[in-house]
Amino acid sequence: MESVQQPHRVRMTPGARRVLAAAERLFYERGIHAVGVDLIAAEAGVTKKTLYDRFGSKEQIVVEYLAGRDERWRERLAGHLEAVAGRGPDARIVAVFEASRAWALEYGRKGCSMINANAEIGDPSHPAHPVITGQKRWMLDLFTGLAREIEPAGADGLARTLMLLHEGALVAHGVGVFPDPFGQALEQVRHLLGNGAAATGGASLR
Amino acid sequence: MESVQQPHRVRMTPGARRVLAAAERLFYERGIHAVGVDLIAAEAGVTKKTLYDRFGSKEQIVVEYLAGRDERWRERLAGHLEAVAGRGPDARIVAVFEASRAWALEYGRKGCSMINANAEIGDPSHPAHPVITGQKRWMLDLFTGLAREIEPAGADGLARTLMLLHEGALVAHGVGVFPDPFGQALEQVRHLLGNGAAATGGASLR
DNA sequence: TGTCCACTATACAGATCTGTATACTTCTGC
DNA sequence: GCAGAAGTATACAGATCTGTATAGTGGACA
Repeated sequence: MESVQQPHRVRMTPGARRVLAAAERLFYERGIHAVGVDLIAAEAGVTKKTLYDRFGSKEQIVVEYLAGRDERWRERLAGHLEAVAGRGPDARIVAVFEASRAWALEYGRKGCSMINANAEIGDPSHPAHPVITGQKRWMLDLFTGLAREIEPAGADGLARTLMLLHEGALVAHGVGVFPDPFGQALEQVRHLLGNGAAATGGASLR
Repeated sequence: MESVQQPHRVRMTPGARRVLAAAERLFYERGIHAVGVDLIAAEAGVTKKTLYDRFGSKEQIVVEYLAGRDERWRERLAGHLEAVAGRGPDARIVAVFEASRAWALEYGRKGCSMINANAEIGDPSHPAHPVITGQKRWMLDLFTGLAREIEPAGADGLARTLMLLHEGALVAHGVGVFPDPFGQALEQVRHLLGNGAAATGGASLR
């Protein structure tokens, strides 16, 4: 479950760093297809030659964009989890949602970059596809591990419910249909955990 | 079944119908930006002149694509709700999720067209933007109306939780991180309703 | 017979896209 | 002093994009 931090496929020179920073901002704000390499190079204050010398293709910039954002998210999440170290799995599950809420307020005006990229990249053979599915799988595994500490029997079911609430809050935030969806998710999560943990794997209720 | 059928901004000649059918399939399967008007015209067996004579712009085709899909979804949903007519709000809420599950299995291999389009469009001044937000607002209003029949006090909170589970299942289905997310959502919804309805709007819990 | 109407066929304008080529500069380390 | 790495500047190839222009076809209907 430790992320295997594979080395960057890209030499991160100062120019490359500026390219990636510009690409992250532009891709997230306007979408991947809507942003061309000329614009990225111009915003980064770099020539296209430098851009292609470092990254080789636009696809690779997309991969680095998503992988980098995922990495920053995991670091951020780790900080929130450290803050409740020693406390039980309930507190850590709540901490995940609180981390997402803080992240969404700070970085997430346009929703989840992974969900958005998944919508733009129909083709599963795109090199960014594993980054996207890997990130979502990682989140599900995280929830599953925490759920197992609460009730090993129904852990998968609880984890999937948490995943639904989390993804739902991400997309609701992106569409903006009602305010503070993570607040709503948190309320529901606290309620589920307080009740002795929601629908388990089996055929529901007492 | 009678949806309010506001007049199309487009004369739906046989050629226009084929254009829209091809656009719906291609936009959903490959994404909006990834599909050009030349391809749409070719797949529809129509010249570009016909396409532009009918729709005027690609943007307008996108609007018709989303509005048409929304209309079909509402008709489908109406059918599922009629099947439980006379029964209580609980049964109708469950019926909504069952309708989404059936829809996703049939039309939804790539997730929710509204969520995907919202990810691709970025710009809120795009004419398709109101179609997207309108559809999500309509779903939230639907849940709110049903929730009000269960408990007027906490209706907004219950509706938002249902919305989170529903959007979460849509996006989980699109990413494919675990199988049958609507089944999981249904389980959780039945549990919430069976328990006397979950976290209410206010600062309810213990 | 004549007039719409939907449509075909084809060509092209003009912009933008990803990616490459050539030649030169600037800085660093040995 | 000099090699190599990183970058600038500029031009261009080749494809694809949205959208338009011109000319003609075939059927319905009065």
